[in-house]
Amino acid sequence: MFKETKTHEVTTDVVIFTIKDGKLKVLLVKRAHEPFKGKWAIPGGFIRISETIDAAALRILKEKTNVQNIYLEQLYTFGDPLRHPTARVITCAYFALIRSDDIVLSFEDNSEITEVQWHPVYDLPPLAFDHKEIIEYSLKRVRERLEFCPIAFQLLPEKFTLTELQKTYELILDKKLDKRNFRKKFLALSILKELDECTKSGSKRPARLYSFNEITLNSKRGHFFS
Amino acid sequence: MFKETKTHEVTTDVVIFTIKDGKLKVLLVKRAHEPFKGKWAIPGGFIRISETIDAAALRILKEKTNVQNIYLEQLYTFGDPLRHPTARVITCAYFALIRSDDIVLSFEDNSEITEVQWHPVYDLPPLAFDHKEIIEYSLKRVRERLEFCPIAFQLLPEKFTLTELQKTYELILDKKLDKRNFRKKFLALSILKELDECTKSGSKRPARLYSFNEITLNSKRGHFFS
DNA sequence: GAATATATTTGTACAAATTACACTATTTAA
DNA sequence: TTAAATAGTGTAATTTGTACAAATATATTC
Repeated sequence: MFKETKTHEVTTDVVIFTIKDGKLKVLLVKRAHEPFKGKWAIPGGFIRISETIDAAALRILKEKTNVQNIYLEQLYTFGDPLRHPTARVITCAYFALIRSDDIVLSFEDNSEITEVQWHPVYDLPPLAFDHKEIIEYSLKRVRERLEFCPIAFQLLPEKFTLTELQKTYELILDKKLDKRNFRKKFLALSILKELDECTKSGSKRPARLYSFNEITLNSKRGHFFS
Repeated sequence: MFKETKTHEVTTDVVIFTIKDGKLKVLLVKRAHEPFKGKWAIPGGFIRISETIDAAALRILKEKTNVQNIYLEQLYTFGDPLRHPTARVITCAYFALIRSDDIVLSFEDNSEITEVQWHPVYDLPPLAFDHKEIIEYSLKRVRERLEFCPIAFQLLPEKFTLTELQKTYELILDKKLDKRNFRKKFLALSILKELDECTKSGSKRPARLYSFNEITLNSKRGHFFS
């Protein structure tokens, strides 16, 4: 298909998850050029020649969201020669979990992109390349992680209620959980720090606020939720 | 470090596990050239321009072992610019599990390699590049897989005893398991087919032979062993 | 062929984790 | 003060995991 003298291009694409408006969403960019001009895609870009792959993924993330210090994990490397219509592009995909509050989406005026937007992960527009497959694979991985690691905290504000925490799990797992069992299990893990504060009159009865206790986490193993 | 005009090279390296002489081993090749001339390394090679990454990994595997149709899974992509002393080489690592009986190790006389050999994974020689890290990461992944998937069967002959199955788990997890609990758990999973045969006079009491029942597997979920 | 050595096979009691399930408490708004 | 909405709580049944010891079948040896 390609001449053997042609070289691979290597990119990284980052599936960025957040919870916004009560929905699990991913960040998509609208492509300014062919191929797939006008189609939505996961943000991505070429890996620079002296840059680690992790650094490239972080750079992509920062360009679009201005956030750093967030949960970022290498997902899988997609390299079907047919995934790009005109070149051999191998992409090392990552996923990230971020809090979307106080984030201003942006893109440099490099005319690669005409729009940046959050899209509900369960209701995606048609996507460029194999990006639908990459998002589906990410979601699967996030669910796997959720069972073992407290990554849900990456999506929540510093102080949160148990109901908010449960909602986060329900959105990612896409199923209802039992309130009493959820609370019992989390409190038994003792990775939550009960604060002296409550939500100020959101509506109805105020809820206790908790924060994530990183200290006890390291000694914890085993399942979170399935 | 590198000029931006320089291009990435993309390889795949395959960590091939087997059980041999009662030990968990990995396949290593001795490098014929610099860098790391004379050092042991994981078998690997460049991904061809019109080849999927999976196909490249399979090709590497077949070149060295002549086996096909085995368990092969993408592990992780290692891309530190410093991992190769003279070039920017991104490698997409895989791991494979194979039965080592009736396998003849081989290498084409391309003078890239001077030897191919199985090495105990818990007693490795000094390795080229970041290959030690890659093997450690593989082992971690195999252990994770072992908890959920019946991949141990990939290392066993078609017919095996429960003791052999347990030994396989113990070698990979590097710890002793309780015999009665191991059997109870596996038999409860009903992914084993009890055969009418026994081991013919290995020594002492003959053991019942079992085979792996693929049919019931698909309906199974959850933990295997931890 | 009897005794011995070696590996196979089997069950039970206890602890821990998971699941199912319904009512009371506190606040705001009418 | 009443109604509506969300927060918060406990127990019993089931399942799963863990710890642990004796009997059985064959080969070898005396």
